[in-house]
Amino acid sequence: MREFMNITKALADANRVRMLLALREQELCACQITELFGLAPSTMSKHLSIVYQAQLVKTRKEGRWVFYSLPGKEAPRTVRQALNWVCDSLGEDEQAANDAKELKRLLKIDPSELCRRQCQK
Amino acid sequence: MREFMNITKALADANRVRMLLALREQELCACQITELFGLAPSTMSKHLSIVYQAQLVKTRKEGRWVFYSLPGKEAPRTVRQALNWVCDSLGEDEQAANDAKELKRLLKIDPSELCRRQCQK
DNA sequence: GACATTGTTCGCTATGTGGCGAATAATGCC
DNA sequence: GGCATTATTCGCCACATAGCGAACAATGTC
Repeated sequence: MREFMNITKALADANRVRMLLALREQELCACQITELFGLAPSTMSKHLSIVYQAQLVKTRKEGRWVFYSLPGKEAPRTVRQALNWVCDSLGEDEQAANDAKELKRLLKIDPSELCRRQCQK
Repeated sequence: MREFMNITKALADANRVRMLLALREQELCACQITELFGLAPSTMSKHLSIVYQAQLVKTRKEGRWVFYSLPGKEAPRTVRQALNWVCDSLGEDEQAANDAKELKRLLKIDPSELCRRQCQK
């Protein structure tokens, strides 16, 4: 029950759900996700730790960079079902589509440039 | 997105999830659900309105009594998937099993008796 | 080692949410 | 109509959570 509630609580915030949808196509580093939603890095970091605790994402560290991605077959059944549910329900979502468009733009920019922007604020 | 978030927020509370699981086998009136969880009627009423808004339950009114039950095929796809996910994930849950046992006991009691109890508090 | 870069943790504030009891429907019974 | 019963709404309080900036940790570069 506790693990299940970790998942439902993680999904109970629109920004976190949008994050998961953004990760459908490719892994993203923290600064890319932060830039996509226009929130403070510290805020996004907390969101990421919540979805990570719920096992809805996995991480890969590469030097100073941390990449987040959706888990595959190795994830618990409940987690896989949750992710399928989210993607299935919001596959056509307008907000998600806008995010995808914006993300496409961001992916052309060097991640370091994104970090520099965030540091200036 | 809004409708989807209504569902995830509704599922982000353990009492509400337990409610849904309790409704798997049969419909229940508000006072039975209230008694099952030992919360104040006003509290349970709010929980019920939240899951109702999310379309996770439907209601049937019979005189002064209001019966809650899980929706069937007529429910939106996203709702059906959510309910399947909950039931599938927590089918073996210990808390849910305890609730089911307690519920069995409650079903033998006249609902009016339950209301009387709650009024006394 | 000193510095820059990337992320996270900490401390704080504002808002949201779960809980209760009291008051208010809404229905049925006398 | 008057009263009892069932459920909901309202007003309140306590706690949880999303947000930020500042401080800190961790890694890479010079």
